[in-house]
Amino acid sequence: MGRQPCCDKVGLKKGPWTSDEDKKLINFILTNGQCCWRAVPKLAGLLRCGKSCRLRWTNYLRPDLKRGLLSDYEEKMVIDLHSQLGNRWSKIASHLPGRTDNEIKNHWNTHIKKKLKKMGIDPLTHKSISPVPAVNNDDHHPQEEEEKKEKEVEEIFDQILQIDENNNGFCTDEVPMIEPHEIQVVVPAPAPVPSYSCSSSQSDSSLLDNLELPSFEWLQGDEFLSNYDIMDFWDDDFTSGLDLLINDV
DNA sequence: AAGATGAACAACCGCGAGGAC
DNA sequence: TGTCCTCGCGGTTGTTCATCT
Repeated sequence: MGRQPCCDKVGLKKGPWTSDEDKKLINFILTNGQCCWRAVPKLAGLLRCGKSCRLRWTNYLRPDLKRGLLSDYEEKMVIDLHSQLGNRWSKIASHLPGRTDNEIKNHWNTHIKKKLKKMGIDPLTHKSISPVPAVNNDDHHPQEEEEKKEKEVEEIFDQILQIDENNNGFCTDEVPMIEPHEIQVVVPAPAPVPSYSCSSSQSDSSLLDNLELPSFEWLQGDEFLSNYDIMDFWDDDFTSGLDLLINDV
């Protein structure tokens, strides 16, 4: 027996979401919370598959999403985390509040990859691409070389940030960024809440703990609704639209 | 001004993991 | 224990917009 499709595709809409569809989805989730995604489209009156709804919500409609390009700090975090975790975008994203795995993945593919290549770094291995001079086997000290390379890469990361600061090359300042003090991460009551922090493997979590990265948590149900008005990640147009929507609810 | 090209990002697809039965 | 279902992840594609010729 083959795998069943995630949804019955007959009659389902694909492609870009309309504002009306967005409203329906937001309306439903604000009212009912995040439940079984498969049932969401039916209950919300959407001609989409549940998967599409989940993606739209997590990647675009979530109230705590940041907008705009990644800041220098975020970019460096992505590079650092990628060097440790590889293409595990969701894990990387879990340490960048307000950023989605999709957003980070896109940013990596369109910005960071190019930037690293330009700097002579292999984006896959985070090692220098520049040809390594022939080494006499007798004098070969792999560990030292490894450390040396890591140091080089670290220096190059700093150079990248320097370039950005000098506005010479790729610039993340062209779009107004949300400053750290503007970010409101609502911390729920002490009750245990599912956390987005990394928990996949021992090595991963201990490694990330060492980085002392901020973790990020979601509100649930009523807590989520009651805190909606203090989240200021959305732009004015969208939040004003949302106000109308909430009033409707 | 119009078409070509490339960049950026939203959305889709297929697969695997994990839980329920 | 095996099967089915749901969810989430990562890779890929499609669409839109900006820039260039």
